[in-house]
Amino acid sequence: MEIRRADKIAETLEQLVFSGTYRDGERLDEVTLAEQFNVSRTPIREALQVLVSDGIAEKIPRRGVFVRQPGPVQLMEMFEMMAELEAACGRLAASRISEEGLQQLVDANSSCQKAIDANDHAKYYSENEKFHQIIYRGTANCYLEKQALRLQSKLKAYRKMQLRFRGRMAQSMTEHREIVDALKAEDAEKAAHVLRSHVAVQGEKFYQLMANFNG
Amino acid sequence: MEIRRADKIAETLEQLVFSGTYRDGERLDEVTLAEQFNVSRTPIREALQVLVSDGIAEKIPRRGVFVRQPGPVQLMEMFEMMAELEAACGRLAASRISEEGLQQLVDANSSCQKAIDANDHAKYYSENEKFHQIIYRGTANCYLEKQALRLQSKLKAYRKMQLRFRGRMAQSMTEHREIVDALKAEDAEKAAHVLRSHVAVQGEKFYQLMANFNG
DNA sequence: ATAGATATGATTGTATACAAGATGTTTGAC
DNA sequence: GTCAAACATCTTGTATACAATCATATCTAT
Repeated sequence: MEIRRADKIAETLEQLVFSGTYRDGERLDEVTLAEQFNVSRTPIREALQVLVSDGIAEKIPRRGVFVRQPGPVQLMEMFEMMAELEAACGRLAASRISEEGLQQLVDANSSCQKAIDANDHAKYYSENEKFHQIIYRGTANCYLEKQALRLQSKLKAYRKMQLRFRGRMAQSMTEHREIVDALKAEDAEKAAHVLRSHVAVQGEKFYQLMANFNG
Repeated sequence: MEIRRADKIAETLEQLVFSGTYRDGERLDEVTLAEQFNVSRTPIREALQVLVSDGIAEKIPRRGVFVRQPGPVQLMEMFEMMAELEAACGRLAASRISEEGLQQLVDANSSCQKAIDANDHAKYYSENEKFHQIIYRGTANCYLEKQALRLQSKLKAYRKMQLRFRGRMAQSMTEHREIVDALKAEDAEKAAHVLRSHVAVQGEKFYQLMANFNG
């Protein structure tokens, strides 16, 4: 028998929400879930509380917990915050990132380019994430790094969409190189600026997608 | 009988941790707390989970939950992140804040000045908070606003310390006026820059306090 | 005497039972 | 026929009981 069923259930539920199995506004019934997972209500309640604290669901006292997926407006806001967070990371990393970190960035970029050449989208996604995570780490600020990782993770699913735009990946690579150059030159302002627009573009592309859906 | 005992307990426990009743590393025993609050272990466990998700405590499976107050390093990191967050807010608010918002900033500054003249520290603290919160609101980005409010709240207790520095309040007022001027001029870069250093100074002052304690 | 193993006690995790509030339906009055 | 109030039912919140795991102490063997 496994330990900490509640944690595993929370993880599973999060994936179910992200994969769209549970729609926005849907109520997560304790007894139903308990039956589905073959456990009592206790671990289910603990798992639901995790979802609530992660902002994936909302708990209304004496009413239950309801799925709360971000709408278009909230997503745009999150992308904007991500852009500012990344800019801050770039600014701080410019004067703090190690030689080793810079080398890791160059390596990650090479992997990105290889993924593009091989048309391996999955590989590109993961290497692109790694690239940004190296910059977070380069801030030498664990708290900031943690927050950046959290938001990056939340936006993961939506960031994938905008990369389908024609020529976006190639453009993205050019920006990556600019970022590395700015960091190498310890140019904090430029690193912040390039990173901000690099991420802000994702939000704009996403907005275009949403607009096209509706129009 | 009140509803949602667990939530009230969580609130009380948070205050107890902040007030120093529970020291860093201390274990929060479920049965002891249950006796103290005259409830069963169930609401205590829910309350502890809230503390954990708020980063006030840490849960080690099968071991218990332990108080985790931020150390000097983590606090410096949080101040640094706050500085960057405020800078981002200033940048965005510069082009988005309404006339009404600008007027509220001016009013809040007047109240701050009055509090200084009356030597009313408590009043100054609250009006100073209000000043920054107006800027958060001015970003027209609810997500960013929420994050800024969260961090501001977390640093509240520690921010009070540095205002005792000689002349800090007067200097702070000058900076506030600079910030308002930059926002009025819709100068995003300047607003960001002034806000960043305005908050960063708090971190530095705090560091000086810590250093003096140890030396 | 010390190191390792085992047993015992304590503590967390889970299940079940009970209490209290919320929702929805039915019944009655106007 | 409609509105309101009371009742029935369902769901959440809390208490208690049980199971599983971890820490500590004791006992044995080298």
